[in-house]
Formats: sequence, C-alpha cells, structure tokens
Amino acid sequence: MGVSPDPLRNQLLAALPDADFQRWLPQLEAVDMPLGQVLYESGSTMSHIYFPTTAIISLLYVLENGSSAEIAVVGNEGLVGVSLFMGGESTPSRAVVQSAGLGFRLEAQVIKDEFKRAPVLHLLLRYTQALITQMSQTAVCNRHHTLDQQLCRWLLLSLDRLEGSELVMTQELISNMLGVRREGVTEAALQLQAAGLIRYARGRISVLDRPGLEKRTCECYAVVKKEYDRLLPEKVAI
Amino acid sequence: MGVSPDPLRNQLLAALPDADFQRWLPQLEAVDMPLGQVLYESGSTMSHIYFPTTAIISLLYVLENGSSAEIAVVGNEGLVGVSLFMGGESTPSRAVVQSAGLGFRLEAQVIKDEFKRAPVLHLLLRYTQALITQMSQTAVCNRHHTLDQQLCRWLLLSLDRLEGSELVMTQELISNMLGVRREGVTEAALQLQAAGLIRYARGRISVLDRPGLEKRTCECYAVVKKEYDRLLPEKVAI
DNA sequence: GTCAGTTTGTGCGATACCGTACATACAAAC
DNA sequence: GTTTGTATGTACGGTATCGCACAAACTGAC
Repeated sequence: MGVSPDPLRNQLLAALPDADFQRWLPQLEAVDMPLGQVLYESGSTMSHIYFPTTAIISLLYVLENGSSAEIAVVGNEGLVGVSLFMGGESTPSRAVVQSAGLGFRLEAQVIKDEFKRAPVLHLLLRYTQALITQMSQTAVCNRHHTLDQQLCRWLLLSLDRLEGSELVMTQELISNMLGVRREGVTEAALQLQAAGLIRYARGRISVLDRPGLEKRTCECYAVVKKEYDRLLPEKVAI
Repeated sequence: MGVSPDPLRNQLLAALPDADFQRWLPQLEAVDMPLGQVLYESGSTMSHIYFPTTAIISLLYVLENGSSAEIAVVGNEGLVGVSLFMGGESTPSRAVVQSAGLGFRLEAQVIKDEFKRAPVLHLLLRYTQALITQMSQTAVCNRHHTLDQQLCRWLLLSLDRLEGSELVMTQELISNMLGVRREGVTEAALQLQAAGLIRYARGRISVLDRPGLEKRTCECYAVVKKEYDRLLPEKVAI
C-alpha cells in the first residue's frame, strides 16, 4: 500500500489536545493489520487499545452455534477497545480486521493511567459498558432468534428489574418493545402458557416457572445478565 | 405500592463511594414515574439523569415509519441518560416508563460539573456514544429492514472508512458481518449490480453510484453518519 | 493445460413472520 | 344490564429469508 504510518490519520488521536497527544506519542506503536487478524477474542483481556488509520475493524459477535453478526464497524474515526477505559477490561465480542491496513496501539496500562486522574467516573463507565452489552446482544438476538425465545428473554430481563413475579404489560406493548406484531406475541404467549411457564390475562402476566423460561430462552439473556453481574457486582441488600 | 423513596434502592447510587453519595444527596429529587411517561424524546436535550428504584424504563428506538424496537431496558441496576455524561447531550432514542414506579433524578448541570474534574476523557466518551448509536441502529435495522437495504448500509459504512471506492471483501464475509446466508448476499448484490450501483468479482467490489446506494438504503445509515459527525466534528484534513 | 480451491450463481421446499381482517372476551361506566 | 372500550384469539394469503444441494465461473499452482 505504501502509506506512511501517521498517527494523525486517526481522527481521535488528531482531535486530542496537543499536550495529551505529545504525552501519548512516545507510547504509540505503529502496527500492521492484515486481513482477518483478530485484535481480541470475545471475553479475553485486552492488552492494547487500537487506533486504526487505514484499516477497518469489525466488532463481531459470535453466537454459540457459530453464526455471527457484526455489532459495529470501526475505522480511522474511532478506536478498538472501548471496554479498557470503560473499566470492564473485556467484552463478549470479537474484533477482526475486515480490511487490511495500518494503525497504532497503546498499551492497556497507559490508557488506564490516563483514567486514574478521573475519580468517581469508573462506576458510571462500567455501567455504560453493561448497557452496551445489552444493546449488542439485542442486535444479535433480533437477527438470529425466534420470537418465542425473545419473549422469554424479555420477560426474564424485566423480571430481574422487578420485585415479585408479576408484570403489568399488555401484549400490544410487548410487541412494541420487541419490534414485532401484536399477534405474534399472542401466539408466543399462548405457547408459554400452554407449557405452564406463565399465566396471563388483560395486561397482567404471572411467571409460574422461571427456570422453565430460562431453559427456553436463547443464550442472550444469560450473557447480558452475567455481564451486568460482572461489571456491577456491588449489589445492595434492599 | 406504598414503597418509600429510598435512593439506595438504586444500585448505582448505592455503590457510590460515601463521599460522593453525600455530595449528590441534597441534589437528588424523588420522582414518580407513571406508566407511559416519556423521560426524554429522541434527539431532545435532557434536563435530568434518572436513577430508577422501582420503575422500569425502556430505551425505545422509533423508526421513521413509526415502527419501533426496544434497544435496552433500565431498572434499579442502572440509570437513564448516559449521553449526558458521555458528552453528547442527547441520543436518537426515546425513554419510556415501561413499568410504573419511583426513582430519583439529578439535574444535568450537576452531573456535568462532576465530570469537569476529568480532563481528556470527554473525547473518548463522545466517541463511545457514537459507537453506541451504531449498535442501537444495527439492532433496529436487523429487525426491520430488508437484506437489500442492509447491504447498502453496510457498503456505505465501510466506504466511509476507506479511501477510494473499492472494497476487498467476499460475499461470504459480508454474510458473516450481516448475520445472513451467503446466498442472500449474492442475490442482493446481483440486484445492486443490475441497478448499476456496484460492480464486483471474486472479492473486489467497486461502488459506481454512491448516491444511488444512499437512496436505496434505509434511514439507519444516515442516522449513524449524522451522529458520528455531530459527536466527533473535529475532522482532520488528511 | 490441468487440477484444486475459491467465489459466485441457481433452484426449491420449508418456515417464521407479516399484514389484514375479524371474532371473542373481559372490564369499567352509565 | 347495556354499552363502550380494551385486550386477546384466530384465520389466511403473502413474502423474506432459511437450509441445503449443486452448478458454474474464475484463479492460482503445478
């Protein structure tokens, strides 16, 4: 390609205040990114944060059965490894070079030291990452899982945020949440009721068999729940 | 309900270091959240950041044609208004009370003052928000748009991150990115080629008519692009 | 030039979900 | 008790995508 490795071609680096950029510059390592290279694997601890200049990176979510979906694309407008400064260290997605090119990277410790200057923030950032996980998972779930499974997932996620085992929610509203037809929710709900997992009437849904729901839903629920627990472990006894 | 409004029932507030919590406490306002209440509209500037205790909030993305999809759910484990401290002020989604209950809120200015203590960060946080937007949009797009439209969106997003108008990418790989069958990509690509928008062969795709692609894709591309431009305007002349 | 491997194209039945229309059932108001 | 509105159930043709199987076209290596 013959492109000279210039850190300023990454827009984030270029937009840094000069003092910060000068501080980072000695630590920035130019790297070649061949097609297909994996910058980090799902769940692994990241060693670096990457600033692509001419390369393109895909944030890819790989399901258990091997099918996958891209969550986002990162080029010279951004960086790969958000979770490093979010405080979560890792994410359940994989970063793969989608288009070969160049970039720069910074050691994890360097970026962490930068964030030492900020006090409280970490808690909020960690939460943000959990939220991001939920979004990613939703995107994947939309693509790959049945309405049945998604309804289970949705019921469980809601249940986790409520006391008791009843939720007040019409099928019409649920259909808006899931982005499907109301009739589709009716059918799925009928099946869950027939299976003895829930009972409902006119906007009141009682969950009878929570483990049953967990068994019936897709992996997405567990992934999100686990990630929330991991990132925000300091639960409070209410 | 008869639940007493206790800020500590929100897990984020409860997990705050005591000094920080005490500093925030006088500013925390208890609020009632009736079913259906809209905490913020898509694109509007937020006046507060919300910490639900017994309420559940849906982050809802509403498409232009009115159909909608939930991007995420927020309960007492989190907060509503991430973009306030991300630096973006607003997001393209809507926050609606999905289950009535209580919560607390903090004025936007208060949370912003908290973040004044952090120096460089804002740039990174703003980028993160752009990334989040892309994720949300992907989730919605997966749910509501045709493969044809999604392929256009994907080509455009990739093109924005490359120089020139050619991308090196087999249909097999694209199908992994989009989470669809390879054959589906073949069919969609054939149509785009027949329409004179692209030309391709064995892993090389040339975009012939970019405006044509933009016309053919769904709204998702423009939303994401606009949000990136808004959050990260400081472009660099390369 | 042949062979092996990769990339793209085609065909076809299965299926999950859509759009629409309408029926039923229950609840609250009068 | 009747009425009105809301919530849920049912039915049916249409369609986008799937899963699978296989053909065709091109590339690079030998």
